[in-house]
Amino acid sequence: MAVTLRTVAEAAGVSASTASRALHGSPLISAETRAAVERAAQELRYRPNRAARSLRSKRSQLIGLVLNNLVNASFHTIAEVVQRRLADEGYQLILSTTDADPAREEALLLTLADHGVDGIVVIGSGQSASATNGFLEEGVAVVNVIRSSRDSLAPTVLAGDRDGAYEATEHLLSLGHRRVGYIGGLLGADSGRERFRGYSDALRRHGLPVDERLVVQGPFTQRFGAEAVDELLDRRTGMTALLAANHEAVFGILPGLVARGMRIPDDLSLICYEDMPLLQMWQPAVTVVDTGASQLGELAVDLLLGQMRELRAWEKDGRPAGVEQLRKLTRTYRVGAQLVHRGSCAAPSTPSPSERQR
Amino acid sequence: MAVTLRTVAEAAGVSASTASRALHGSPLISAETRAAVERAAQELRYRPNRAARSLRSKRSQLIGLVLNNLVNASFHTIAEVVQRRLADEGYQLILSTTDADPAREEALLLTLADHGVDGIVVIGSGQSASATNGFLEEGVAVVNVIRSSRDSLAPTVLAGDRDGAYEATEHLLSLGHRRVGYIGGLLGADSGRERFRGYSDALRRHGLPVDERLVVQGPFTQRFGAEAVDELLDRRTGMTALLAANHEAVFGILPGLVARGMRIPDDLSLICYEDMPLLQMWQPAVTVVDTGASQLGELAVDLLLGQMRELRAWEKDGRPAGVEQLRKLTRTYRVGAQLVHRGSCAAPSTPSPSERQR
DNA sequence: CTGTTAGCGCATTCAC
DNA sequence: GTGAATGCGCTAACAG
Repeated sequence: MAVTLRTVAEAAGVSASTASRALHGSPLISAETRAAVERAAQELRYRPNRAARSLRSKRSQLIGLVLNNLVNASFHTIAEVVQRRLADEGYQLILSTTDADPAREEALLLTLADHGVDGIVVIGSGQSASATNGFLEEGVAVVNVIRSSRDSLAPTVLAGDRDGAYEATEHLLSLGHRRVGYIGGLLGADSGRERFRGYSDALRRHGLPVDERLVVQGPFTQRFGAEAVDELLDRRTGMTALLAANHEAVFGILPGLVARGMRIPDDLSLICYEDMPLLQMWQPAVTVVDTGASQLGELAVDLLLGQMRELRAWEKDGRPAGVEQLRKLTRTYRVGAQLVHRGSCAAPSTPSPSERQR
Repeated sequence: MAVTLRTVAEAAGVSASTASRALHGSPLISAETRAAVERAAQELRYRPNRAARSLRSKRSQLIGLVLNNLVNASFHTIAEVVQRRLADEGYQLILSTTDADPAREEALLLTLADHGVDGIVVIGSGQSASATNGFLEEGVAVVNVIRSSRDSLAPTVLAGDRDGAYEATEHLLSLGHRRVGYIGGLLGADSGRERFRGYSDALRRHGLPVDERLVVQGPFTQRFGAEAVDELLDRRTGMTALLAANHEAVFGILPGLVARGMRIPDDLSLICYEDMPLLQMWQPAVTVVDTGASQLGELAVDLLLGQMRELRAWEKDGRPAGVEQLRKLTRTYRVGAQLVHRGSCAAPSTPSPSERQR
């Protein structure tokens, strides 16, 4: 704390501004002065005070990351990737969780603004477009991830949910299954809606109707998963395959299936959404739709860094960052889902006579 | 950004200093002025600039959390708990990962200092005592978690590793097992050392020697776990129970056991360290030593907040925060481990004749 | 190329 | 009780 820019400047026998310029690699500095200043800084172990710099230059080297929680594998994977990449670029990450509560999200965004973050990555409710657009207008970079936001001007990185579910369903159908069950999230969530669409599209493509008796949708909880399995099995629909498109529910679905004595893949073929160690190690290992959490995080960071450069350039040009200008940023990116084949899928066994009558 | 304390002051018809005092609940302010200022602040949606406040008052409302990664369940659980608790107290969390690299840890601590954090929670290498002690001397609160640090003056929150391993081993012995295998971390790590000690102590207590053929220690990786299982099984030691005390290795141990056709608990009783969904859902569900990640996080936050109050008080008194003063903080806390009984332990089956001959 | 001058927004002396 | 003055540490005009 004791050694400030001034200390360094005095040690090097120059003024504070010269020292500042030298340390920032300004071109209008003689080689000798620069060397002298750098040496002084080194010797004194000078560390610039970020608060002061932030106050003066409106640049905090802080990036906010807003997400629901860290339990979900996709979320903590993204958090880790984003953190690492940003640290390499000299930014620190302020991480905060919202529990998917829009009110907390809103409050959080304000707090992040208070701290003068240079950018934010939001895995949000999709309801804070006005808040995040406010950031952009203030020159703060914004990237939405996983959940889109209707009126947001910021770029959005989404998973390939429709295609992933389509491909998974298609795979099951191509194995010969005709009664494919679906356990998913509520249609209020992007992922819930898109994955269900992928499922429906694939069925339709094969000339099959969407049988609502084969479909259960509910909240992102383990409990729902357990209930959904019972529900589906109790309905006696002749289901021979299941697409578990609700990640949290998987924790209820897997034990539910075991409890009901379902053998995988003999009695039921299974594909789960979002990969995690549990699914790799399950017996048999579960075929999954990998949504590419790491890639989502990487792309989000790339977009954020690019946007920060862009915003800085605009600012320099003195151009007003009006809405028309900001619209140039508005774009949706997709990280394609990947079907990872493991051991939980097989051709359906010959239906029993009673089933054949359907 | 436009509305500053000055704006509020003018709107309320007072000076900036009065506004500042009013907003901070200073006692020397008339009720009317306070009301007027508060109303103005409300109406103008005034948000204090943290950078300015930090620069002036040496208080950033930022707390640093340093840990290896977010993949490990204990780590991301702690991160989530710490984040939530601190957010409730008005602090934001700067999260950063080190990959257990002491050099990165060192650099990180400096960067956190640059940002003027009010406190740090370190799940570290134990090698940065001088750095963290430096924080304390500057009035920045420090709490070590999970890993102790020889010369650190800061309080440390540790898991009950010796006792947890002791209890687990004791449980296996009390079931009648005499050949209890052990797969653990390297002795360089606190947890590796302590858990092994618990294992040894329990054996000794039962008058059994530590048979090094039953013990494998290695790095915290999935790969090591897989190799360790093969190693142990190839040695044909007559092992009837196994304590898997290396969390990361569990991801290799479980599939390894399946691959070798070991039936749990018939052929082998198993206890794993650090609970996670995978172990709850494994077939059979695995008995574990729960290290209490949430509780570790909670306690760390409690200690951090308490320490911050204390440091502030000392500062006010103008007492020098010398080493003798700081030593009052130095104390080790333990969060007791919890043995969670599930279905992976049973009495050993009657040994085969060949085994009996040993 | 370099030094001088001015704040960024806030909290805290010191006066009254 | 309140206002005026000061400076936290730094960067960015503005002059030379």
